[in-house]
Amino acid sequence: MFSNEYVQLRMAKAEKLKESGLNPYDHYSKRDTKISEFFEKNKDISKLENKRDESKKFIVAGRVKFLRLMGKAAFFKIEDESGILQVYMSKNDLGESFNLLKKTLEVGDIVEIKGYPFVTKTGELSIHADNVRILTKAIHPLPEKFHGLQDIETKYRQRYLDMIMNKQTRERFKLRSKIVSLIRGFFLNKGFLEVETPMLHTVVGGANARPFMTHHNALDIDMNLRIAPELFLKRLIVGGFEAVFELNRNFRNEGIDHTHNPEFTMLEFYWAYHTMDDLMNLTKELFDYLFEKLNLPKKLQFRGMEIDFDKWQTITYKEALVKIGNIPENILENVDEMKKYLENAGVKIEEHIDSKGKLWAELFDAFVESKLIDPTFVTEFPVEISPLARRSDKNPEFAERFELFIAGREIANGFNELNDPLDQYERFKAQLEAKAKGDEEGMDMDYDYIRALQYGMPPTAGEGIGIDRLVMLLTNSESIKDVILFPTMKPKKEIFDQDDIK
RNA sequence: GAGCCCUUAGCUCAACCGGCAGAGCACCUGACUCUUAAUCAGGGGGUUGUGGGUUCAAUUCCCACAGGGCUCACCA
Repeated sequence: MFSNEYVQLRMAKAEKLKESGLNPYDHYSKRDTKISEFFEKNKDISKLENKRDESKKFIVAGRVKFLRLMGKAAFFKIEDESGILQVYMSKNDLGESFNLLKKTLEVGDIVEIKGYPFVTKTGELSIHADNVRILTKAIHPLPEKFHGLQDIETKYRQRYLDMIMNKQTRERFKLRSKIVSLIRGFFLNKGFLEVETPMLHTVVGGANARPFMTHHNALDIDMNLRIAPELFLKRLIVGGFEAVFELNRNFRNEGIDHTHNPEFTMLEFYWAYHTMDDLMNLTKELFDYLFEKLNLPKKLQFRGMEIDFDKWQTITYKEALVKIGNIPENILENVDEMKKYLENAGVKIEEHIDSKGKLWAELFDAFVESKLIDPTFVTEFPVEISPLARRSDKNPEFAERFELFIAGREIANGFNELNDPLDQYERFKAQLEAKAKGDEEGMDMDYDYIRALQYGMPPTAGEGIGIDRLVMLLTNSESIKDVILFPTMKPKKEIFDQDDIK
């Protein structure tokens, strides 16, 4: 673990500090100024006659990023969360301490500087050190200073290193944090109540996906990590809460690729006495709010596409198939002809896909989804693929449901909630039948949920928004791993080291 | 799940048709009191992802495995 040649050399330097009575892992820092504050407070130093103010003292701290040692003086740059600052130190000012620093200070170390502001000959506002303390000795060398860390795998596996080396990474995750807190604020302002429902479930439901299974020892029961919070949130509506949201993790035991991580963040919100039209308006309002607060251009660049967030559209599922997917309208009522059409296009169809609605969904995925670039609400979903949505009064084949597509991807999914307990019972039964036919993503029968609906759920509309994908969109990120701090990775075998067992 | 590609020093990358594994940064020694990827002189550092195979000879060709990336399929 510590056998690397460079680590050994740096450990020897830490030892040298100890021998001089200095703790290479000292805890107490007297930092009184962030680097951004240092720049703010000293921006006028260059106007002074000798370009320095020895009467002002600041204590700053940060990680050494560049180091230029000369015979009796040195320049180095330290970086804290707020910025990067050049330090000048000389033997004149530091005496013997300078010699020790020359032998022990390295790029990567965390240091504390006490000094005064001055401007160098080349015009850079810097700090002139009276005192330099190594607070934390880094014994692992950093990647190369010019090219930085390039290896994609290392960026994901050692995010801390990615963060040390790449400011864009730090900025991207700060932006994610800001987006999440803006969304929270938006819903709280609208009177929604933030709640936390279980992540350990005993019934699989709320979405169509394969769950992670686990076991509770004391109760001796199998449990699954939730694939969605939906059914619990709607129980809260039954209980009398009229507007709730939950913004947290879901877990799905499925493939990993650049848009899927086994754990991902989902916003779900439920709004009693409102309709899906209210949801669509609210969604648009949320996007406008985010664009305004984040100061983003309404014509957003994403993966080579330009998305116009002033051009929101609404289209029905059937219209989308015909007008955007260019599918002949006359085959849309004929299961066999749709199957033939899909097979001719090379789409393989699983056996449990045997109804008009499910085939529409296959056609939609194959021919429509990727073409929906500007924000588009698709409405009038087939009822078979919408097991929790209210059936349309006008046409019982359709559910009162919409999905929002942006940049060829589903971003949100919402509907008027099904609150007829009998209809819900039948829909669950259809899920069980699909599961029996081999659909591994079918829901379980949730008896308690049916019971809850028997008590009466007021007319309610609910929606889910995938936060990771939203953040990808707003940060122009290619991979979901770029917006998740610690993405799921297959563990890498660490090389066995004899020293570790001694 | 399928196809294609990648893995060489701590990091970023070379190595032509199979012929002694190199460079820059970093590191070590020395010089240097205003440098900006500091500079100058010298030096050390490698089981080429792992395991097999072909060959006089393999970073290079073949096979398997591991990890990663991209594309397609499925899912959000």
